[in-house]
Amino acid sequence: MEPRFVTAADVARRAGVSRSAVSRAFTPGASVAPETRARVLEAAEALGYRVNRLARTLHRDRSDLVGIIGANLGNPYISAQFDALSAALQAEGLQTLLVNLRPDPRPGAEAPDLGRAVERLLEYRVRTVVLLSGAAPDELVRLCAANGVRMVLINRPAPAAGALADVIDSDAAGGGRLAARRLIAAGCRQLAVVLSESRTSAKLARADAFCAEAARAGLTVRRWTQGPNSYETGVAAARSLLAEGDPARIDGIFGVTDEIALGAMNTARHELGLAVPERLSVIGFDDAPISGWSSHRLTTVRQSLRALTAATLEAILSPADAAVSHRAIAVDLVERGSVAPARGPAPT
Amino acid sequence: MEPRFVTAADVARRAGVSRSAVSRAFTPGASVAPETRARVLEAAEALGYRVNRLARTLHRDRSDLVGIIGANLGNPYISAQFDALSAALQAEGLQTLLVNLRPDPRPGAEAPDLGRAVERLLEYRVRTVVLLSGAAPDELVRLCAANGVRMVLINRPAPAAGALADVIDSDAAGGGRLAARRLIAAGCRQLAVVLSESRTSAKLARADAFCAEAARAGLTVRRWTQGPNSYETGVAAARSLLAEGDPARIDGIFGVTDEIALGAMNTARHELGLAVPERLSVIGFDDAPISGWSSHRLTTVRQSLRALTAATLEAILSPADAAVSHRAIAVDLVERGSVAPARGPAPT
DNA sequence: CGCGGGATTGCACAGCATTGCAACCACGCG
DNA sequence: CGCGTGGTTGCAATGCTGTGCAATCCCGCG
Repeated sequence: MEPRFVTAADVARRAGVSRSAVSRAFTPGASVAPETRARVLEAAEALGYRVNRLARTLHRDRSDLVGIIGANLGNPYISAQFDALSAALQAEGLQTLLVNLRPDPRPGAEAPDLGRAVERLLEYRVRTVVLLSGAAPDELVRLCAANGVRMVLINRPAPAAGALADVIDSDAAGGGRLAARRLIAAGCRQLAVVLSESRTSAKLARADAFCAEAARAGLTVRRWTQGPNSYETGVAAARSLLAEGDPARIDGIFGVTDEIALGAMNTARHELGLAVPERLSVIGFDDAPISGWSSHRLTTVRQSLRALTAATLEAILSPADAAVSHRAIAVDLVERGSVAPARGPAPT
Repeated sequence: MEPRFVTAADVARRAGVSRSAVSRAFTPGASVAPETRARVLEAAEALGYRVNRLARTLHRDRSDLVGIIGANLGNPYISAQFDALSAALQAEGLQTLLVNLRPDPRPGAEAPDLGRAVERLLEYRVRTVVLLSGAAPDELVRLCAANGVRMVLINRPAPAAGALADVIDSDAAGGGRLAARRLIAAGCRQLAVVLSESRTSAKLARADAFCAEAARAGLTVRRWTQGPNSYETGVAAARSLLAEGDPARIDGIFGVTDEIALGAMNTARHELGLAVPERLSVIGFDDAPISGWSSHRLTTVRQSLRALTAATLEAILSPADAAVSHRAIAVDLVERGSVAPARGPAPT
């Protein structure tokens, strides 16, 4: 005896009404006599019936499913972002369907690619696809559009003009400039920027703006690019950049991500014995929760999680025929203890 | 003109075949002529068709959806656990449907409760419900069972005997003992355990075993219980337990969670100026990735994420009629730098 | 050339819920 | 007492795919 899901027909039988009546009893505003509805609800309760949303979705023009494509969900900032977003969706009555782009560690397994991830989500008829990771080729955006699904890109490269995708970007260039000015004000003269190899333009833009601003002050920046967006990348960068006998004598590091910056800072402090911020200043980007911990006190460029989540939700909830939007999230610098005090006024 | 999802009928029309043929072309092992299948696939490709899994699920006895109920997804250990689990599910062709138990911060909003979360997932006809957070009342387990859905409980209180729920538990009692022995071996005499208010028996069991083992050595343990499972809880505990003039002069703290332990350790070190491990030893539970960072080097009881994920996956994949199982995950102590060196042999 | 048999294919129904439409009920008013 | 009206309710079609069953086709063999 295998228990099956209870169906509306079961409830109808038990309540002595038609299947339609059951359906209406669960549809707010439908025309049902109060006592009929009560009888139906009672039967449903007794049987443990709930509406099958999958079947219901066959009728509705949009499902309640929001597909989220992410990777690196263990990352301190990304996990916080994902947590906030999924909670917000839920509060709106939407459901989170996750595709994790994390590579399968088993030998012989192929890495999940973005194209397949999107197709997967389309198979589930999601109403929106949110991209937290990876860069969407225009072709994928078009694929979604062809199925009436909007894409929401968070800190991702913008797609071709006219593509059906909402873009949400924190001010990467502004943040990069903020970081550069702050390090320069601290008196740093030998700057380095550490970034991961991923193609995401947001991180590139942060680094580029940092370099450009440094150039305006007559400084050149050592650019260290390697590996994924991870703590270990910061560790490796610090080891390589700050190796003993390094002629450059780097005194200011900008990590395009808090996790990278923390890896670099911790390695400098605890492994290489360099005082932060006296000998070396470090600045990050994101303001992940752990950056404020007293073990780190990382000065960083904050992109407000609240604002980011609110903008994302707004994009997801916008009507299907709304024009494509572009939302910018302001950033600001949160001063903690990883950068030397500013000497004199900040450069303009 | 609103683009709709492409259906099998559209493809059939274009390929000049019946709808059944389309269905079969997408069903491995079905009886279709090779060139028919080719024609169908070509038409599908041109139209951007993919099978509607929602409709397909109406037929199949089990869906590909696995519901995960979690909270505190920003937590360093939980996020890593969730990341690993969702990636593993995906590699098996299953899809993750998340319910986030995190309370809605907006005023007037009600906290999402576990019962509603389970009902939500049943509405989507998930094949399994995985509980990463919260304690499942027997009644909920029964509700799932009535709908033919198994529950998988991870480090959650075991339900009533005979309930249709697989249980996966790391050895909380063993871990608690391990922690106590190690602190005692380090010469600590004034012990404290810090735990959150949540009812989850796993954390209680860790604390209880710790206290029992300490009692065997003739020591009593100060028990500090307050707030959620968070960094701030550890901070508050340290401030209160280690306040100046505290007559007990606590010299060993066990945090039932790495995040709690880190909060306590950081506060002792950086805010209260107490040397760890010279003046105070701290030990955690989980072995979250950040615990190994050089800024922390927290000695902790490890529950292997790999083993935990593998056991969870095994439970999810077990056939619907399999007997209920109980899987235990071994724990071990990972020595880092937050506990003073052991003096002499460890107590038995 | 007729027939048996395997491979294909279409029909129709199943699976679950929603909804337009029409039937139906009771009731009040002229 | 007849009829209009508003509220209920059931029928049947719809949305989309999977699949048992029977019809069909083609091929080879006697």
